[in-house]
Amino acid sequence: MTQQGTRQGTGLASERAASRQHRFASVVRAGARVTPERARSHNRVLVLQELYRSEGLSRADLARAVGLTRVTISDLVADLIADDLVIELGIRADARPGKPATLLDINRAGFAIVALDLSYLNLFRGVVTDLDGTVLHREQLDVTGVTGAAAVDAVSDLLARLVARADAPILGVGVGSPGIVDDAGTVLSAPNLGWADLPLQDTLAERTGLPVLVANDANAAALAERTFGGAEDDTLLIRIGRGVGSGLVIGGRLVRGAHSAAGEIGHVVVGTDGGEVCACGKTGCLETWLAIPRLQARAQAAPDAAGRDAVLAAAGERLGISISPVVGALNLGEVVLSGPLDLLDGTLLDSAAETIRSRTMADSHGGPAVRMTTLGRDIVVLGAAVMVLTGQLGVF
Amino acid sequence: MTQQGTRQGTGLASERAASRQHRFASVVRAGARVTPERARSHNRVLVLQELYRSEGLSRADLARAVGLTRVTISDLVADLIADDLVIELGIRADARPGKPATLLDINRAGFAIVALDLSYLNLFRGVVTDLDGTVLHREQLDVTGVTGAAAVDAVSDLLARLVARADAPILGVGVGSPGIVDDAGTVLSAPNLGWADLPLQDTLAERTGLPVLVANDANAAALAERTFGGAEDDTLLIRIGRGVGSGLVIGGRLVRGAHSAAGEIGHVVVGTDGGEVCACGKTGCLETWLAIPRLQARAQAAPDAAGRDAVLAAAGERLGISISPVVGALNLGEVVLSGPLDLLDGTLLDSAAETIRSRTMADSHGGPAVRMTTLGRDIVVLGAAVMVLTGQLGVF
DNA sequence: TTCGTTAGTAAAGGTTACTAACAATCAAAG
DNA sequence: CTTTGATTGTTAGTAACCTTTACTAACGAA
Repeated sequence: MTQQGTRQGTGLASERAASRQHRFASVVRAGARVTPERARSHNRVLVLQELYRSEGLSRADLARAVGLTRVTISDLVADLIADDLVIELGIRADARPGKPATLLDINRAGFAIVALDLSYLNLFRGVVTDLDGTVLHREQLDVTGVTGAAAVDAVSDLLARLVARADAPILGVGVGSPGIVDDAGTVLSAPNLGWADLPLQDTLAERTGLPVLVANDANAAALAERTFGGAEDDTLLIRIGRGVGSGLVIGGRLVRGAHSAAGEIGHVVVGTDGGEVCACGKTGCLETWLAIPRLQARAQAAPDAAGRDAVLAAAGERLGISISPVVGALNLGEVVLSGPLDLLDGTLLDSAAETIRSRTMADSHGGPAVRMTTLGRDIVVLGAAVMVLTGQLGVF
Repeated sequence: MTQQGTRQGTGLASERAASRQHRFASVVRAGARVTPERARSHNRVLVLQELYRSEGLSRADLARAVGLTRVTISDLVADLIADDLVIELGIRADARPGKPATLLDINRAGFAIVALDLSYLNLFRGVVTDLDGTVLHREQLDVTGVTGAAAVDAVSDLLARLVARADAPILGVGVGSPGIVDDAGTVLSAPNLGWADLPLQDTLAERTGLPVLVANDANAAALAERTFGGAEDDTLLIRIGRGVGSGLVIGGRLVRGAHSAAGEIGHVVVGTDGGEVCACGKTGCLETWLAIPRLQARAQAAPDAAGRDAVLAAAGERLGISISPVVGALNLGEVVLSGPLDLLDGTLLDSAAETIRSRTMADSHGGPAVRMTTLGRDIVVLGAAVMVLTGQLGVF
C-alpha cells in the first residue's frame, strides 16, 4: 500500500468523478438521521478537513487530530486514496524514534474547480483553480447589453471554454452572481442581468453535467475571506462597487436570511439627516454615499487633496454608522471591505473603523477589526471555489 | 412491552437521572467524529424531537417522520422508555385499517426543569416547569443591595427552594442572567450585580449537583420566543427594560458573537442628530431613547395624550432606525419586542415597524414581521427552560 | 545488542441499522 | 360471513462500522 497512489489518465478519472458526484456531499447535518454509511461519510470529511488545513500529516497524526483510532483512519485513508482524493507524499524526513511516518496530502492538483464571477459591469470573468484556490487559467467574456436568456447562454459559453482548459477532472462549478439567490441556486432577482426566478444552478448543471453551485457574489466573497483570507468565525464582508452588498459569516457558516436576501444593505437608509435620492426611490441609502460611481465623482469634484479626504472620510463615516448596529447586535469579530483600494483603503477605511469604535461599546468588550481584504479582484471567484470545496468535499 | 411504561418513585428516578447526566447531550455536531454510539445518540434525539413537537405518534409514525425503519425506531423507543423519557399513551382511538397503533409521548410530567431570571431590578425570580414549559411553581427573592458573592449565595438559596418544591426528577437548571455571559456560563461582566468573570454555571453545578446552564437574559428570551413563541428561524428579540438588550436566532440557533457579547445593542448610537447623554458616556445611545425609566418619564411629562403618543412614536422610530441595518444585513424574518405592554404595544411598535419598512427594502423581498411577544414576563425563565431542554435532550 | 517508542496492519468483537418475514389486527369488499 | 388488503410492531439474520487487542516494521538511545 505504501506506493499505491497511482495517478490515472484525466479522461478516466473524470468519468469516475462524475459518477462519484453524489458520494461527496457528506457532512452530518443536525436534523437528519445517521445511518452507519452516513457516519462513515462524515468521518471521511473530517479526515479531508484535517488534511486540507495542514498538509503533511501521517495516518497516526490524523488519528490523534480526528479522534478515531489508527485502524479506522487507515481504512478511511485507503478509501480516499482509491478515490484519488488523497495521495501519499513519501516518508517523513525528520528523525524521531519509532517507525517513520508516511505523509499524506489531499490531491491538490488532482482536481480542478471552475469558478465564475458575474458581478462585473458588462463582463463575465471565470477561472480554473486547483483545490488550494490557486488560479490556473483565466477567461473573460464581454456581455455589454446582454441580458436574460442571452446572458445565460453567455455563462454557458464561458463555462465551456473553462472546462475545455481544465487539465484535471473537474470537481464542480461555482458561480457568484449579482442579485438575490436562494439556496437552490435560483436567481430570484438580478435587475442588471434581467434575471428573475431563474434556476441558474439547475440550468448550468444540466448543460454541463457537472455539479454546479450558485450564490450571491458578496456571499461568495465572504466565504473566500473566511477560507482564504484568514477571517474570524464572525465576519462581515462588505463589497463596494457599482452597488453595495455584504456577506455575513456567523459561527463559520454563511447566513442566508429568511428570504435568501441576507447582505442586502445597499438600500438601507443611513442616518437621520437626509442625503441624496437613490435609484430605489428612498433618500440617503448607503449606496448613495458609497457606490463607486458616485463616490468617484464626488472625489474628483473635490478642489484639492484635503477636499478629497473629506469626501472619503464622510463616506467612511456613513459606512460606520450603518454597520454599527450590526456590529453591536452580532458582536462581530471582523469587518472586511472589498473594492477599489484607491478609494477605500486609507481615509475611508480609517474613518469607518473610528466611527464604529465611537458608536458601539468597542472599548468594553473588544471592537471588531476593520480592514481591507487581501484577496483583491479574485475574491468572488475564490468564494465560488470555496462553495465547490464545501459542497463537494465538505472542506473549508 | 405494550404496558411496560412503569413509573418509578421520585427518589430512585432522580438518582438515575443524575447518573445519566452525561448520556443526554447527544446531537451530532459538525466537526466531531461519529462513532456508532454517537450516531445512536443522534438518532435518539431525532425521535425525542419528533415526539416533543407533536404528541401522539406511533412507532410507525416516527419511522416515517425520522426516516429510520420501524425496527430501529422500536429499538430506540425501547431505550427511551427504559430511561423514562418516553411513555406509552395507549391504543390509538380512531378507526383505520390495520393493526391499531400504540401512541407514544415524551414523559412531559416525568421531569422538572428549574429556571431562574436574574434580570429584574432587586429581585430574583425562579420557576419549576415541566418539559412543556408549563410553570408549576414560582419563587422569588428580594435582593435589594445584594451584589457579588452575596448575590451568588442568593441565587443558590432560590435554587434550593425551587429544587425542594419540584415533585419530579430535575432534568437541569437554566439561568438567565443580565450582563455578558460566555458559552461556558461564566458571567464576564454584570455591573448591576457586581459580577465580573464569575463562573456562575460551574459554581451552581457544583453546589447543586445538577446540570446547570447559564446565558444572557435576552438571549434566553430569544430562545423562548423560538421554541414557545412560534418565532421564525431568523428572529431578533429585543428586550426593553432598565436597559435595552437583544437576542438573535439565526437559522434556528442562538448567535453568541465573537466575544460572547452578541445582542448588546443598548449602547449603539442611533441616528446622526445627537440625543441625550448616556450613562456610558456616549450621546444618543439606543438606551437613552428607549430604556423604560427614561421613556416613562418622558411619557408622563407629556401634556396630553397626543404628546404621549409623539414621545412613543419618536422612541419607536429610533428603535426602527437602529434595527434597520440589522434587518437588512440578516434579512430577518421577524422582530419581536419584550417589555411593558403599556409603553411598547401600539404606537411605539407601529412606529418601529413603519420605520423599518421605510428604511429597508422591505417591499421588494418581504420585510420582517414586527410584533410583541406573547410570552409576557415569563419569557426569560421559559428561555432558561429551553436551554435545559436543548442542552440535556437536544429538543427544541 | 537490547530497550522503548512510533507507525501501520490484521483479526476478532460489539454495536448499529437494515432487509425479510411474520403475527396481530382491523376495514372494506364480495 | 369470508376474503382481501392494509397497517403495526416484533423476530431473525445480515452488512457496515468502529473498537480493542495483538502483531510486525522501523528507528533512536543506551
